[in-house]
Amino acid sequence: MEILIAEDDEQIAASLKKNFTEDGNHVMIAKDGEEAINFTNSIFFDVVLLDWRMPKVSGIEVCRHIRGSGSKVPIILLTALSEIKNKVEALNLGADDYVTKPFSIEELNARITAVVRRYQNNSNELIFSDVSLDLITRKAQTPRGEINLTAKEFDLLRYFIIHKGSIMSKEDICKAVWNLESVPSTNIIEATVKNLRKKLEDNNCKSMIKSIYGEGYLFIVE
Amino acid sequence: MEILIAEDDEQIAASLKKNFTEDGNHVMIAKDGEEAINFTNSIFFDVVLLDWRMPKVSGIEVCRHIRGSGSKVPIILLTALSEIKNKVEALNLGADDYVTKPFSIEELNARITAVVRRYQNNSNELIFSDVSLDLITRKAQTPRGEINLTAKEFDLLRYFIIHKGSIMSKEDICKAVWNLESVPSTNIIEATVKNLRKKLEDNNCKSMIKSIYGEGYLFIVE
DNA sequence: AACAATAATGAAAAATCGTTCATTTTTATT
DNA sequence: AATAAAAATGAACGATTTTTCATTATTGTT
Repeated sequence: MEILIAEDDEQIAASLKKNFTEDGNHVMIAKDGEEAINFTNSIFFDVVLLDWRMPKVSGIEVCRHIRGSGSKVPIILLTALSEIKNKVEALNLGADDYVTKPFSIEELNARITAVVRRYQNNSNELIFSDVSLDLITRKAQTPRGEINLTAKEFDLLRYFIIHKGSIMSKEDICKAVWNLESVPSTNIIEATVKNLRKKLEDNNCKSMIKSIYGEGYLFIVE
Repeated sequence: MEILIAEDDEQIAASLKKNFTEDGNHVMIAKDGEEAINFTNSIFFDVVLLDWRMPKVSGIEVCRHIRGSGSKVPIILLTALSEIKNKVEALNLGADDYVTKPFSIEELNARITAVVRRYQNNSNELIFSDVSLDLITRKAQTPRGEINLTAKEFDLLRYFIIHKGSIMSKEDICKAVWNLESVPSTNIIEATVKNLRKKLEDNNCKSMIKSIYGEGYLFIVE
């Protein structure tokens, strides 16, 4: 997990960084609000911790900036301010949570876990290997460009990604993607798999759709 | 907004109910955890407030039950317990937030607003009037049944709902829905609006698409 | 009221998609 | 190796969607 800590108190920042890196996370420190804005403008983070009071630009202003840019990255404000109106202001400006200093590291960890979990559970994106599906706009994207999929091909690829790593029977696929109770005598699945394979191959994707004789398909990357 | 308050202290419950109904919300009270579970099993709520300590079933158990059933309804735990491990437990079990008693009504309101706003911003559903769009399966549903929309019609209706209440120019619509930089000489927007209007009318929906002469369209319900 | 611009309408042409069909290839079993 | 079943393949057919086109209706201005 990529964590941004915007905190001018070097001791607090270092302590937090130590804690998070011990858990296998990658941490960047911004020493003031301006630097935090610069980082969030160009670097991806899983969560952003903002100290309310900082030089140059306050944490709440950074929060306003992040939300104004359209980003939904989870934001937690760290604050010594205990007045209700500050808390209300933070939440109204789009912060996901705030923690009052002094705080325990366990509580902060739990709140980070909670906001990140919520964010991920509601993602409208599916990613497998280097293929990314936007579930709303129904676009499939790779670093090499967009894969132009029909509605049925998109549905099939989505089903494959969701069930990656386990064998999908043709009955299951037919029910889920075609909404049919049984497999028709014509080979609609094979024809659509063929079309999908062709489009993935034309985009130079790795081979991911494996036929399992007599059982169905396995979606896996070699 | 539909609010469920699970609280055995009748005074607290009544006070909260009074506050929320003054803001135009609809409130149901469950006097214990068992009743709360029954309600959430059969009634839709926008947010659920759970007192941690309650007869029969505790608030944390209700939370476990709700999350176990797959529901993502926002949950806030109300607790007199101030130990960190309780807070951590609540967040880990899927509560969206917790508030320590005694709390101010302003803070509670702000937290409710924040969790509900987050939930709605990440919802894969758009609702306007009695029309509901599932953004993943791309189905449009009303109490009278499903509206059978083509891909382009769905995209147009989605755009209308997102921009409801303000005038959408044909240039904006063309760019957003057709991904064209300028409006073509043929009347593709008018033709698609016609088809969409027909389908909404066939479903007995209220008239929602208003033409604004020389400007574009306004999506509003009369 | 006259006129021009804009929007709505319905039919059909063009484009696209999904399925069917026939054949070839592959897999598994004996 | 022979056989049968399953899967892949490519072309074309049928279905659906989108756009075009021509006309009618509506709106706004003078």
